Amino acid sequence: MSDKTPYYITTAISYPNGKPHIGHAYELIATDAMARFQRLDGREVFFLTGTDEHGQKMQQTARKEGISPEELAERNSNEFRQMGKLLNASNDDFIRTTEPRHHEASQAIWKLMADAGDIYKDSYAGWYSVRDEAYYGEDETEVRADGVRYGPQGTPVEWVEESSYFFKLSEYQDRLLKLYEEQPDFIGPAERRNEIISFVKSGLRDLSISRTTFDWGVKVPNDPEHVMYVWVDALTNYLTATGLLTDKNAPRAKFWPADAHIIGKDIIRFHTVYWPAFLMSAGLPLPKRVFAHGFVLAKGGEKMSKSLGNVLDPFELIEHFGLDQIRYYLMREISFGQDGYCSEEGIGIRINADLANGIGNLASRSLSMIVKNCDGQIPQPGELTEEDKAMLAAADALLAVCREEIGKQAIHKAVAAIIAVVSETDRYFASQEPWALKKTDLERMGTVLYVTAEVVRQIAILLQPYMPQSATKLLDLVAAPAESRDFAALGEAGRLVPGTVLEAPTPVFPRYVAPVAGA
RNA sequence: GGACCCGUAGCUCAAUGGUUAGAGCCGGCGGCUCAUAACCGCUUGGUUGGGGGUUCGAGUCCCUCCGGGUCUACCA
Repeated sequence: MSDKTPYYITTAISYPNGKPHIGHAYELIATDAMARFQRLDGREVFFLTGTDEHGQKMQQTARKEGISPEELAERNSNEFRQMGKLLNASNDDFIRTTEPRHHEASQAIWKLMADAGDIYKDSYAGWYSVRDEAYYGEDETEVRADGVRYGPQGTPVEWVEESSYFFKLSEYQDRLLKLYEEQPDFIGPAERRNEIISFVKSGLRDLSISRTTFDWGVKVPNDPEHVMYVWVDALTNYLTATGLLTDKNAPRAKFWPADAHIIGKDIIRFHTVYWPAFLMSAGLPLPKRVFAHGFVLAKGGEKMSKSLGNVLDPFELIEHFGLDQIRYYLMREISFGQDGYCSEEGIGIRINADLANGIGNLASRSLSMIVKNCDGQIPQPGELTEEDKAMLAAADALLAVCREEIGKQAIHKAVAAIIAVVSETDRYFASQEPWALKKTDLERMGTVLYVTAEVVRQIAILLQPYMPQSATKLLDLVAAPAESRDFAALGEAGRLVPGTVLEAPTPVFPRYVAPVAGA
């Protein structure tokens, strides 16, 4: 059944210390696909992405480049924003943590946590390396023969005590464990949940949540010497964008709590331990689900790195293969929630098999027969055979399957289910041999072509979340009315109307031919 | 160093502890001609990373080794 409640989905906000890479693109595409799915399914969606611009590292990088942190943040944040446009991301807002609305919201949640008695001031002490600008645990350091204590990077460290605010994370251990137990879907995929549970069970320490060693951050209320620990500020972005913290009646306040935070597996702890604890402290509802995707690795399972020379740049891939092809590949090839491999070879193979030879060719072979043999109009189907009915039933059943899979963030499974129907339709088409019926039974031929075109229509509607532009072209080919392209038009409700005029189809997914080496 | 995850066909992935470990792609053979050299049918391919153990029975559970990855709380 279709669910009409508001739907709020987020990506993690990106740290714009460098340029966007394929991991950022992957997360944004996946989240975009899920947001588009819910919109097409009739829900009011709020889809948020943005940049996390504070922290010592940004300040350092800016200094190195001889510019202000503001300039660095502005410049790099724009690169992420442009990447979103290039990827055709449908985010409804793009948040920057340097914006005034975010400073206000972060201070508001800080006050709520302070009012709850969960924030106290103490001092943090540890071995500090000036050169590394980092604290190290005693066990990470060693006193060498020269009598000087060194850190793990081989730089000298000194004992430093810094005043800091702390959050009473230790008091939330039981409540967090109860959360994981009572809301088993809070953390996905399930393997991650076990990791987090064992981590929390091992004991939680209070968390230092302010810094005085740099000032590029959100100021702590009533104590401007301190800036907030970047994660306090970063996580709050999800609330900032709803406006809830500063105005309970804000137009987007209804979207909280978020339905899904989509993040990388490297930051799951922050989202499934700190974030719910902060929200509990502030007396706010918790997000319904945090889902951690895997990493996009190079062929062979190696991490992409400049030194290995195996880095794939999303901008170049899109230039080379096309946007929807890359969107499709990443959503289909990689099991969402696990690490996956990405290679140019794999992209070429996959898009030819599924897109050019699959859905593209299916549309082409069926629609061109209609144009050539049915006066360019969608034919009137005759009585349906069992085969026809089974074919339509397979297409009609897809929405339920996709809802089920997307509901679990199993994007690859939803896509695979759609493509499986493409294959089934090819088999149906081949077995019915409409080209032979052309000479023997025109009405029967028309019925077969009608059924096939109708399946193409439904597949095109269902592919929209993953390949918005290409799916639109497919829907144009079958002359689907502009107002009947959402999921409500799937199944019996939106069947193709006989007599509708079709244009001669043009290829939507060209075959990919690899450039000749050395050419 | 510690904790955790992963390793199944050339590639991407499946297999509540239960027949002979499956599917798609790639490759090979045949068919067809509506279609984008596409499509359909058949088909090659496996010591489930190595070794040991528990069990009537292990891809699955345990130990160990190898390889890859994540976290390790103050880089974000």
